[in-house]
Amino acid sequence: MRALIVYHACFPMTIRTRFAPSPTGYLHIGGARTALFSWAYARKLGGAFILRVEDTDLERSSQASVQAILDGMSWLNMDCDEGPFYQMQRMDRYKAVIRQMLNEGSAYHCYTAPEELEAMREAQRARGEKPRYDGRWRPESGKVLPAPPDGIKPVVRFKNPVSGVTYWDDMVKGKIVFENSELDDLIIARADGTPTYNFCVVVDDLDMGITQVIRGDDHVNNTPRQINILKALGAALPQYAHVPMILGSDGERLSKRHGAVSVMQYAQDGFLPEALVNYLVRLGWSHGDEEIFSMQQFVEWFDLRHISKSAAQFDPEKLRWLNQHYIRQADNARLSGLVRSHLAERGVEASEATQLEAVIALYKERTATLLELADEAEVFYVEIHPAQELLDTHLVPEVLPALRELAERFADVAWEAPALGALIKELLAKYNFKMPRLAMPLRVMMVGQTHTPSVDAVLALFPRETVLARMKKYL
RNA sequence: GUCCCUAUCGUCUAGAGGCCUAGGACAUCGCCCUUUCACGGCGGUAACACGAGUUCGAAUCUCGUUGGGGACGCCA
Repeated sequence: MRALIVYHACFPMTIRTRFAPSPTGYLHIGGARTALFSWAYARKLGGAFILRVEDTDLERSSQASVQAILDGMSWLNMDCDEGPFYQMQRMDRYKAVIRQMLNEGSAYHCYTAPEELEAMREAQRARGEKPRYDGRWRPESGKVLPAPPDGIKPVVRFKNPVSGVTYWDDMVKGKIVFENSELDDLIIARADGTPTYNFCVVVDDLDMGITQVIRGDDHVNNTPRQINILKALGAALPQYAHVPMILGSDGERLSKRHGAVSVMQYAQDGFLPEALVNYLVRLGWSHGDEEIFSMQQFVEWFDLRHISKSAAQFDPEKLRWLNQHYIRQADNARLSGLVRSHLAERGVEASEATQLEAVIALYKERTATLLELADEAEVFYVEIHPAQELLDTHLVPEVLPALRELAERFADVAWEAPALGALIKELLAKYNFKMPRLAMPLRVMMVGQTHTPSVDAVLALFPRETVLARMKKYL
């Protein structure tokens, strides 16, 4: 084990954190938030952030998932300093450590068949006990082990201490103590020789010189086991920070298994990455009363101490609010590129005749997502079919003469909002109407809805011919 | 069931014994602005889970109860 210690000493007090997803699906928002915390911790302290892909479960891992995770991280603007490292490529290393532990006696072979284990757990559960391995193949001085059965390939189990306690001072939760008697001898290598999660994590964190293990709450129970393996290896312990889970708005756990939401789904749904990042990190972490902050400010302000200890419910409404904020703040050219591709996905091409950027400049104040912005923009590029009910309500006989006159005058008025507005007001005065009498039918004819920005501004966005054509259909 | 964690408005949170008559944000309600809808402005409703301690003093410390979450795989 001496080699391990020396290796670890190569990374003295430099901060090194990691994100270690398993590629069995998309980047989940819970994982993304944990990664963001881990990333920010390293960035703030000038350390390194490492990406490690935990792909030892061949059944469920896929290259597509690896790519999805990478895509998600890059969309959120998280960069890593080292990696991605793949556990499957480190098999030799794990196997060497297992051999060593077997030789040293900190691990042993266990021949209990899976069915036998299942029966054991069943019986324990029936007795109201915590299901666990009973140590039947664990070597003890003076204990006589049965003869290894023929035809059964053994697994390797870690020889966990049977008495005393294992504890650590968690950087977010404080001191956490486990009785060693609560921990059983976990399997570190399967019958086929491949190492298991808890073991790989330990070897990797050690080899990679991880100084702060920042991970989800659901790993608290793994921590004492990992600490004991580390101790058996004679290694120094990293610090641990367990960040709470994200729950759905119904209070249920938001997880991969429960059809959770992937980070990239938010891109699909018209969210800006800075909005998601802001929302995610503010969920379960705070900096006084601050609600809105950039990635730079986040890194500057971030600290583990202000991560809350309990789970938080995901609130889509607040995310929308933030997204709206960032949309309003975003550059029109950028928004226009984003909206253009959302429109393209629906088969709508944003033609030159109506400048998309101008449409966006007018509408971005009033939409919470890019999809909504695309909805507003779409009517400028496709044939519209106003609901008959709206036409009936607003194109009443009394206003038709005024609208006809307006259409005539539109033919040669200067095509800009102020002039259009002035003209509308002129006719309003002539016919003794209030603004809505003309504004509403115009809105309905132009975009098929009654909720729009100032009507003169909307008219000005269209080419003159389009306005005349759309009016002509009803007058 | 056993173990671990946890508990402030509906939600996210501020709060490290007196600064708390508990602050902010989202949501919600009302008013104002207004060319409809938004935006914006102003204002309102709304919380320390419960019970015992410790202390001159507790949202803050301790214990218990209850609620919530997590873990208990040859998954990660």
